[in-house]
Amino acid sequence: MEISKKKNEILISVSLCLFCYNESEKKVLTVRNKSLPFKNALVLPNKLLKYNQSLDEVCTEILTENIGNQEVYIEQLNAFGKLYRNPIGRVIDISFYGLINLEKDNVVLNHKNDAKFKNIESNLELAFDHNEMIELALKRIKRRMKYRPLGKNLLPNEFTMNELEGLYSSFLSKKFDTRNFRRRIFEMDILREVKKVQRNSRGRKSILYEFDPKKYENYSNNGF
Amino acid sequence: MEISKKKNEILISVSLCLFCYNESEKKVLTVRNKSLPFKNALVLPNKLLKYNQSLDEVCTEILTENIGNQEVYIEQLNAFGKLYRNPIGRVIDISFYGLINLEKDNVVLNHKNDAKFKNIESNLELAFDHNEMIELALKRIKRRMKYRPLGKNLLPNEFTMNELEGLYSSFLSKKFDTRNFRRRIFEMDILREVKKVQRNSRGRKSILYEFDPKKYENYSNNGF
DNA sequence: TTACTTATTGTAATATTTACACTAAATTAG
DNA sequence: CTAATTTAGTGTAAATATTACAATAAGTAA
Repeated sequence: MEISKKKNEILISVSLCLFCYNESEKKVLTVRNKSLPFKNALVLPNKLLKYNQSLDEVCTEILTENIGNQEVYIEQLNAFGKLYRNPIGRVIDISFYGLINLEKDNVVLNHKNDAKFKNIESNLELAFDHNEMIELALKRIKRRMKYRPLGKNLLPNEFTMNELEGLYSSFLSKKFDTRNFRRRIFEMDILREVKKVQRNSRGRKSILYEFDPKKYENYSNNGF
Repeated sequence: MEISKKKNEILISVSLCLFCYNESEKKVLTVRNKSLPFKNALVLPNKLLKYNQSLDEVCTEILTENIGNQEVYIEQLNAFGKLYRNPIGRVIDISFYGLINLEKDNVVLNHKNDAKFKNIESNLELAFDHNEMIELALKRIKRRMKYRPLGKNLLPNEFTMNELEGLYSSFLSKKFDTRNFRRRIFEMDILREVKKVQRNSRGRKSILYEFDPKKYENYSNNGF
């Protein structure tokens, strides 16, 4: 991020909290910051907004640049505008969050930016106010999950009920009763059995499900 | 709002959806736009952000300028950044919403700006994307009401149960069953009887309540 | 004192949420 | 090949929350 030398020009940056759920852990995309301030610090991927660019377009750029795919579910999070959040100039950040699945979405991490998905629990320390952003994004997701379905963007196309439960459990930081969880999901009627079964190294085979796109969409737009 | 002549400078404006609840109606503060574009059109109060100004500070300015009081409950709403939302220059708007009570908060409307609270239902037509802002703000408030208490900012310090029900009814666009409504409110235990009774021209006297500040605060921060 | 207005109150039916533990189906080690 | 182990899958009863519903209390005005 290059801070303009024009005096008294407020700049706008866009930052992205991109989450995935992988190996039963929730992770967020971080990159190595390439310019001042906080050069080389760990940060959320971000870019300055250009004059002729919409907010969505910057998001697309950020995505393309860091994971090689721009077709990602994102939502606006918040504007962060504290006076000295960027110590060498006035930069208002408009943050977004996104949800992604590493395989389904063909993620190719940009090694030049040191782009990596990092476990969120593991005392992640980011520069700027980027920790705040993650915290707020997780809160939002948590709240959203209570009245809209979640999973389509984070899980592979086909998944087991246990995987879905694990995802909910992880993002809501709460253990579910398996039977009650399944009942609730089934009652929504958003899953279709893919009929095939899968094995998980050993133990009983599990049923693979996929989301019914129309029903999922409907709940996603209108809530439960 | 003066659009800078410096080419390619993105400007930031802050707009405020300030709501009140008066005469059993929800209303929003509008002003007459003083500069291009949309000169003289009806708009939400708004200002350009200055280099050394925090977002909160612009909000304070907007409030002071239009209602003569800055001590108002506000929340950030959204960043509106469509390319041509302002036809004569690139302006990103960071919008806020606020809730106020006309008497309690000593509102003095600035006549120079033609500041007025207008009924929301009455086909209000605002310039820019300001109608969108109001719509989004009302949606947010509606959602928030479901897990946080509402009323302290909109009602006078002392109010009847009917007034509280009317407020909820108005903002949630839904009639309540009086008995169920009262039960739910009492179960939260956020009201204190002010003991005094009031008359409403005729009919039985009603009990005046006030919010228990600590309990209200607690629910307001942590939800039900 | 009667007619009218407004505020207040309780109970039963229904729906939702929670708590709780065993059986089924597969693998692996002896 | 059989017993032990692992993982997936399933039902019911109790508790709680939500909804539906109408009469009484307390005041005013004629």
